[in-house]
Amino acid sequence: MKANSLVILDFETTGLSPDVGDRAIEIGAVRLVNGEVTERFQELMNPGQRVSGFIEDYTGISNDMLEDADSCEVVMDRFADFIADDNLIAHNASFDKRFLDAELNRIGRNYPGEFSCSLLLSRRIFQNSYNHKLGELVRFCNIESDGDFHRALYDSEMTAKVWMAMLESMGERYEIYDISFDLIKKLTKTPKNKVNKLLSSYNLSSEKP
DNA sequence: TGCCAGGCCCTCTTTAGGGCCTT
Repeated sequence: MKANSLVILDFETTGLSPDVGDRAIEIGAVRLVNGEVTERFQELMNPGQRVSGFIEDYTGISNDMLEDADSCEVVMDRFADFIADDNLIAHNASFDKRFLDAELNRIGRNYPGEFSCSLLLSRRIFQNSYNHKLGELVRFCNIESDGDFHRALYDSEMTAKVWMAMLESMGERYEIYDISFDLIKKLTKTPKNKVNKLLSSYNLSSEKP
């Protein structure tokens, strides 16, 4: 696993759950290495079923656009190669993890990395945000945006920017500049009212640059 | 045909219910 290399991903899908037959229709992702985007991945995929009018409106992805796209199996095989052995991040990761696992399971592929969730982290680091939807966090962080949400690459790019803003905020507030994936995992399992104590104690026990 | 999830998190909690997030 490469040091400080993360894949931040986002799925557009036919619905909310692969358990009831929903499939992926688009995957977008960026690779962050030491805080910089070094690679991007975006592909539509044909789910083998028509998508609802709601999803066409919600994502802007039409049935016509999916007609000539490669199948989920073909696209997800390429995406598994892209992920390699990096750790993974998504906004509300439990959603994207379910689809990633379901689609990769169909083609007998897997990934060795671990997931972390920008939604769970934002609830702890940006406790003053009005809510923790991706769009609201982008506004909260004063991140430049053209508002084209609900497309996979765009949302993964925005999630990456919010992610970096959270790390910067932790650095500024607690003087923690070497934030490991393990610390993030621990943070996202810490009750909100104990985050300050955890980060303060971590700061005292860690070496500063 | 009709219907559709699930993990997190708070609280008027833990023998539960409902809002938040994701499409």
